[in-house]
Amino acid sequence: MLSSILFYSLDKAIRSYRRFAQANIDRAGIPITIDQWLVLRVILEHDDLTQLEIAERVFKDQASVARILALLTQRGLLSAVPLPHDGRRTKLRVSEAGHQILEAVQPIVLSNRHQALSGLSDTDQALLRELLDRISLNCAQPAANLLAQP
Amino acid sequence: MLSSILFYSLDKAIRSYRRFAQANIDRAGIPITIDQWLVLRVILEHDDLTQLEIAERVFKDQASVARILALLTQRGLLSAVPLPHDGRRTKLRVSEAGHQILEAVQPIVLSNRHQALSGLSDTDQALLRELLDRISLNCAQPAANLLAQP
DNA sequence: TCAAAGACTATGATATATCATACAAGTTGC
DNA sequence: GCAACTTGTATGATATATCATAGTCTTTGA
Repeated sequence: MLSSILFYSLDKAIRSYRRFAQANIDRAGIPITIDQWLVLRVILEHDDLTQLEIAERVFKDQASVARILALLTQRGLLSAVPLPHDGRRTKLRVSEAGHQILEAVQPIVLSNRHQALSGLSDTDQALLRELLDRISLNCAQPAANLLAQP
Repeated sequence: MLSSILFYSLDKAIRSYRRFAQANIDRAGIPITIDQWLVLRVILEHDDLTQLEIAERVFKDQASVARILALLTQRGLLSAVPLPHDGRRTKLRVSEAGHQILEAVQPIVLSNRHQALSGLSDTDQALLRELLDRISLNCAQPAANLLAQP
C-alpha cells in the first residue's frame, strides 16, 4: 500500500500545508505566491546574493530563481540595480511595494504555521525537525551505487 | 532566520529526497519521473478510478493527473479502453512496457528509501509519520478566519 | 596581456501545479 | 421525457522544476 510509505506522508504533509497556506493568502486578497514570498524574504535578509546562492537557500535551481526574479521585478516588488564591480550581476532590492506585501502577509504566515502545528508540542517540533534534517542529510550524500562500476 | 522554520526543514527534506530519488532513477537509465511512477502504481492497485480519485490518492489535482495520464498513454506505458457503461470514462491499464518499467524501478525505489532513512529507527519512523499526518490533518481543516465575518 | 577556464544570467524544452472553464455524458426530479 | 444538476475529462493560462545551453563577463595562469 502506498499509504504505508513514509515519504507518502511526507509528500502529503508538505502539499497539504502549501495548499492551505496559499489558500489563506489568496483569501486575504494578497497577490503573491509562497515561492515568491520565500525568495523576497531571502533577498531581504541578504541583499548581495547571486541567483545560485538564492537558489540554494530556497532549495530550487538557478533557472527557477531567475524566472521568479523576473516576475517579481516585472510586478514591481523588486528592483535590480547593476553592480559596478561585476557587469554580470545586479544588486537586488525589495521595493516599497514589496515591503508592503511582506508586511501584509506576515500575520497570515504566522497564523498558518500555528494552525498547521497545533497539537504538536515544542518537543515534538524539535524532534520532527531533527528527523527531517537527518533525511535531508542522507539525501545529500552521493547515492549508493546499485550498479557499481569496476 | 528562515532556517529556524519547521516548514523550511519539511520543504528541504522532501525536495532533497525527490532530487536524490530522481537522480538515481535517471542514472539507471530508466525513463520515468517520480510523479509518473506514482500514478502508475496507483492504477496498478486500483484499475477503476476516475482522474479525480487518482488525484486524491497522489495529492495532485485532476488537471495534473489528466496530463500525466496523457503522457503515460502517449509513451505506451498505459492503455485506455472506453468503459461501456459510461461514455465519459475509460478503463486504465498498465501496459506490458509499463510493468517492465515498474519492475526495473522497484529495486532503486527500495534502495532510495533505505538510504534516505538510514539512522532512523523504527520508532523514529513511526513517530515521524504520526507527526506528519497530524500536520496534514491540521491543514485539511477549514482555515481559522483572520477576518471573521460577523 | 591574452587565451583558457570559470562564474553568472537568460532562455528553450519539457514536466508538473493550479485555477478556471468548456464540453460531454450521466442522473434526478418533476 | 425533458430540464436542471452533477460528474468526468480536456485544455488554456500562468507559475514553478529541471536540464541543457548560449551568451556575457571575470579571473587565472603562463
